[in-house]
Amino acid sequence: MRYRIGEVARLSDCKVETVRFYEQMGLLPVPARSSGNFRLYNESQLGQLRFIRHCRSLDIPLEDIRRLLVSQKHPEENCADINQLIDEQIDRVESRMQSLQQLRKQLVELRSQCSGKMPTSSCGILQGLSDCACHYPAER
Amino acid sequence: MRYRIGEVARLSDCKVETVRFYEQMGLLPVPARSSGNFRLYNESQLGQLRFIRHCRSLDIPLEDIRRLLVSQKHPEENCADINQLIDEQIDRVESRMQSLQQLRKQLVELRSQCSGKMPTSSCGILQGLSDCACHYPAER
DNA sequence: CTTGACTCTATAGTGGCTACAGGGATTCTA
DNA sequence: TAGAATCCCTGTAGCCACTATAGAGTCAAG
Repeated sequence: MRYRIGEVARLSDCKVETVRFYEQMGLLPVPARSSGNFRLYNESQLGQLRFIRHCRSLDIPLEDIRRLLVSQKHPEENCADINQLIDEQIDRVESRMQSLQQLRKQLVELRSQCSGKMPTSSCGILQGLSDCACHYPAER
Repeated sequence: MRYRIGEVARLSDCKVETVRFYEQMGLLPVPARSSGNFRLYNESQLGQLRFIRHCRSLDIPLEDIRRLLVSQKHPEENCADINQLIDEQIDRVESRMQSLQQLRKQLVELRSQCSGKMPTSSCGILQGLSDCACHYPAER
């Protein structure tokens, strides 16, 4: 069974352009071509594309996906690297969560400075944003 | 008092290239020039740059910052738009927090599938990533 | 007079796609 | 069998907010 690009895109929940992009990035093998020069994919290539999409849904960067694909091709090797890669991804996600937490706090604090019914000249939000005291505490 | 670009960059905690970039984006007024063609900034321009950096530290997009700068130039107008802009930013941050929460859960679940001491052929993580069951529940 | 720190412009790269433009292939309908 | 609709092709440029580089010029200190 062979699929054309639109079909693999649909079956792996991404756009046609994205499939071509992955090929260009070397994440997908160069596919066979039909007589009319259309890309033709088999089950294994569809599987690989789905693997990539699954990784991307976990926000794993393309470089890391590349490493995972290499690991997959070496079944006898130890999988410690894979575990480490996922641990690092979890760390990245947690650290982003922390910054967002902090960010939210600052934004809510800023928001509380104004009721929204002022002329901009006395808007607490604009004043808060102009004030460098909270952003650069060392400066005054 | 006039500052050269390196100084305003230092005083507003960003890189020299970033200052030039903001100028190019029209977020900073075109500065005066010295006889040797160096950019020269005054206090007010430094203030505006700090305002921008403060907004960026809250992850407010440049387009929104542009709107805030315009509002600042119209002190008599009502500040409802500014409040709405911040509310939208809070919404964006909260929705990103939620996706990260979800992401973390999935990654931790995936991580639990392997001890890290297997050959890659039986690594639970690789198997989990190859499995489309969790990512495309509708498909089987 | 040279060194070194600073600045200038212009251009390209980052990540992960997305969106054209301008054509060819295939398939469906009349 | 003609024409239309839908797919597909390559190549290039755009998105965001910078960052980095090349190759040159400016300026103050020693």
